[in-house]
Amino acid sequence: METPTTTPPDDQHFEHHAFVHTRLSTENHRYTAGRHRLVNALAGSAQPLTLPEIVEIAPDLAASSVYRNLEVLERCGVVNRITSGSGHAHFELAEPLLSHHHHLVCVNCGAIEDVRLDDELEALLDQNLNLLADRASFKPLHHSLDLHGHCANCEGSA
Amino acid sequence: METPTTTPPDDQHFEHHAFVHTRLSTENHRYTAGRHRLVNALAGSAQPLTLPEIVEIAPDLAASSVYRNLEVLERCGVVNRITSGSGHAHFELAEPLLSHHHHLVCVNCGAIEDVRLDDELEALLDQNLNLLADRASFKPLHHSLDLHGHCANCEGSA
DNA sequence: CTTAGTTTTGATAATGAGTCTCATTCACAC
DNA sequence: GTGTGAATGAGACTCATTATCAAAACTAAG
Repeated sequence: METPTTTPPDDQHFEHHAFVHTRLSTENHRYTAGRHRLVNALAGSAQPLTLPEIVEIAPDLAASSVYRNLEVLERCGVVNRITSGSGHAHFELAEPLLSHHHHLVCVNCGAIEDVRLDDELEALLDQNLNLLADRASFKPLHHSLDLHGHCANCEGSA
Repeated sequence: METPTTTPPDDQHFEHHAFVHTRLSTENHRYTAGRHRLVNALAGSAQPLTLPEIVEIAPDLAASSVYRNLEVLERCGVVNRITSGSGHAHFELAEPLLSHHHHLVCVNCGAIEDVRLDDELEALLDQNLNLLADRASFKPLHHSLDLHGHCANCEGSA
């Protein structure tokens, strides 16, 4: 019997998996191999990924299953969906797994880059948003702050 | 009694129309009756509207034309598209016609409400975002700040 | 007023991202 | 092992949005 190999390519980002596992189990979902690989794909990318990109990275995943699992993971607070309006939605790991950040969204090619705001400003913003929400009896879950414009690549050919 | 609720059918929001007209003409587009009525529908609503809502308000407009004209108006900077991810997109007049604001987006029913941030905070935010954009050689057009959560209506039935 | 050249319209067809279905497979408890 | 319910995957299906295209409307001369 072979001994378990030292670094199975699957156990990258293992610090995430414990978290995902508990999040899933509290909703009576299983952390299957496919979901594991999906989380790895997202964790391994610097930018939010579209479905075709996910499937390219992990070709053994069926598109329909990926869509279904992204939905499950989104409901469990593990994944965020970013809808740029045209074309595919982008998916990334949610806040506890990825530190809070915002996006530069290219209106031309759809590319998305992550950026982080100053903590102080972020706190101020949150405070103000919570105030606004409260006035409207709105129960906030999270906010999304996206800057739309032309990325460095597309600026030349604008 | 000259009540504010009596509605001159077509020439409400007339202050908008001059602006829209110039925006359209500079791109060699005409400000037709249908586009006029579309702008009136958007201007007459407190919230961003979906396509079915627009057609309900202005039933004489053909859906295909409304879609096409929303696209034209969006390209001319007259209309903003808000994509909540599921179901229909929402449309509203863009910044010069509607003062800068943000959205409370209900993740359950999709309802969207407008909210405004403190001017000072908004200026600070803009300044910081421009800095971030500059660092990434990103040419910003506008930003969108949406608070996602449960609206007052849906909170009860959560 | 007519004509010629555009643009717009609207009914309908086409697209395509995302969801649903369902038979099969898998994971876990006993 | 066996049973129970969840997960999978291939494909069918939805439906919001776009594209098509012939007909209509507007515009600017002549």
